[in-house]
Amino acid sequence: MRFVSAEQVAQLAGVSRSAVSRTFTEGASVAPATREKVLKAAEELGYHVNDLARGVLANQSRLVGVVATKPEIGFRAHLTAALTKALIRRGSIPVLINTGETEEELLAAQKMLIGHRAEATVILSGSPPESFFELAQRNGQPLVVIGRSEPDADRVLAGNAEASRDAAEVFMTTGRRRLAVIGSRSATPSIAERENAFVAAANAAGCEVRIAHGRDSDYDGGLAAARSLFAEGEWPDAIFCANDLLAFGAMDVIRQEFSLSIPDDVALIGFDDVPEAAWLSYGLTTFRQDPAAIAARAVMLLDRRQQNPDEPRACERVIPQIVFRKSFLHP
Amino acid sequence: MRFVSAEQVAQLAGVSRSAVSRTFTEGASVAPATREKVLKAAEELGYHVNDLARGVLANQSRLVGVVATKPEIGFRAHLTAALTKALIRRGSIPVLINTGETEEELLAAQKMLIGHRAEATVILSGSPPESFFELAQRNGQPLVVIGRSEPDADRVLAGNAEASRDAAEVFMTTGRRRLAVIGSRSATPSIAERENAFVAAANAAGCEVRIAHGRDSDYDGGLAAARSLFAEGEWPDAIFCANDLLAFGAMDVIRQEFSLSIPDDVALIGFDDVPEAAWLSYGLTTFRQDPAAIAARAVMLLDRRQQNPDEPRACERVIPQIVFRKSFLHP
DNA sequence: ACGCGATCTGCACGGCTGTGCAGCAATGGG
DNA sequence: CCCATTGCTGCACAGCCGTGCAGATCGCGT
Repeated sequence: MRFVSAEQVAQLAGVSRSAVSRTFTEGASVAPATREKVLKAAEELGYHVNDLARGVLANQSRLVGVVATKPEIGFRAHLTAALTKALIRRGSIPVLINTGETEEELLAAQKMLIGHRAEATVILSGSPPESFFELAQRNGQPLVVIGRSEPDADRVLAGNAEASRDAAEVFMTTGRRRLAVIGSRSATPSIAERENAFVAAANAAGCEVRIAHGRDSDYDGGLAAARSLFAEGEWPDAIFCANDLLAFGAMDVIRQEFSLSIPDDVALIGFDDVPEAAWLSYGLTTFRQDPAAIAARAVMLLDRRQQNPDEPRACERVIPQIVFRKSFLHP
Repeated sequence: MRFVSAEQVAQLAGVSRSAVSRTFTEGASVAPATREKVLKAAEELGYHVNDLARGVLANQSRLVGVVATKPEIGFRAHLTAALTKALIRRGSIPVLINTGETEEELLAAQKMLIGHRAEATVILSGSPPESFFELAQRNGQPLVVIGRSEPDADRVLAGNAEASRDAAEVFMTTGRRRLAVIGSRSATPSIAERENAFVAAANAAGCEVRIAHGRDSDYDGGLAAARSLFAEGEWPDAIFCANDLLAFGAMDVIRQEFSLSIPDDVALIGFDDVPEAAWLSYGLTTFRQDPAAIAARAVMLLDRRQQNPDEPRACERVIPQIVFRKSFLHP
């Protein structure tokens, strides 16, 4: 037999199986002496409670799904790491659903989570189909969504609009008028929101904004978008990039392919403050998002939801702070 | 009742619970008509097999632990992502144990895995204490270790020594004689192996190697190591960096703080080929490791171990290929 | 029409745990 | 010294599933 059962521990300790069970159940009533005997026997045999059987009874396990596409890229990597760490610290078991592009894989993974009676699911990114939310709803799976406004779930949102407005404003106060924004064609809601808010704020102040899109919101996307911006028309003197990776691509094109100077010819502001933003080659001014803070909020929502399942949906906001570096000096 | 049980499905379909069970059990014998009825009823009620109960019987779940420290950094991020994706595709449930520095957290997480009857554990990095291996052994948990030579577990190893020898050789064939290597004081076995093999190969060819260490094997470590190399003594004309992040830090110091030219004054070779190595600002010559290939080997070892639990420990090798870029041109 | 084989179905059991309930010992107070 | 109360313990049951085994059904050949 590979695993030790409570029965065997009970036998060795000379008590009933119930006593063993109670020893390992929080808040159960066991005499200290009995508890001691049980713990000793358990230690000797290498016993661990069978969480599966425990879960069958409680109809719940401690699994928490973490759904993300491309969890190795940019800010998402840091968010994923922070979240899994926070979950482990909470005593949960983070299951990383690294969903490829296909919808079936995601659905299959979701079924596994439900089959294992996962406690909740946190969605970091990607655009799950409607059926995903429906299935979760139907099985009473609490959902926490980060970075998009899903009314049927608890959510953690960054102040994308506010920050993007600030970016437009700070560009204009320093006399930059030839504005541009870089986003992507496969934009997540966050990326799109940043782009739109920046354009809206600039327009409201009577300033046109050129718009360029990469295919994805990554370095290659930044390369392509910057090339299209500088290939024709009047060069912008200030660019807001919807995330840092796009900014890195843009900076490399601006400096290496068009031999322009940053920030003299062109100023840039990014978003996220991934560690690379502080690298000497970049020195990117950007809006800092703290992954640990976001993860903490998500876990807090989880806790709250578990305590009061019928409370109305909550929404936590985290406000990004601008960090000035060489790509756009403090005014 | 939040969850639907097989009993309810059986009732709706007008069959026994056994029939339901058999419908969802691979290889069980059910009449097509019955199966159809069951599937229809299950669909209507939104039934999913309770994997917990199933696991109790089989004494095994489909959880696979993935242990990593700092899974958001560098190559490890890509490896983690590739591994989780491969595991999901296999039908397993990847549990990301993002262990902080503390040993207790790791042990607690391991106990949870054992409590949930996880199928196996894959160790990506970090140096688990001896008790970790002991506990796994004792509970019959198959272990797959990536990137270190643990004799008590199946393992996937990169050809660190061979590649590092190649690096030394290719430097010397192009006439570079003032060699240096950058590693770190908190080196993983892989990092240390690369450093040692490089030094050994150069020494064997009668060439001295200056050695510099950062605190960690990351960008900041590269900065510090390069500063110490160039602050005094004769400047090296070729540096082998134990991973790409170290190389990026070194390149930035060399160019920005010492105004030297790469590769004219100093050539660099890195290790891993993370995407940043191809960025225009770096263009780092490096040894390519394919995270998907490594993940595939790990999963293969898992499969094999599950089929023949008593087979001797296996070791898979993946050979890194050098990719030439601007930091050291093809000879 | 009948017998036989094959296929499927239902029953009952086993796997491991948490917990209500009743009983037991111990303890303290009168 | 006796009784009430308290605090533990053990029994038995519930929770959901997979599967061996015996019985039922069905098809088919003669």
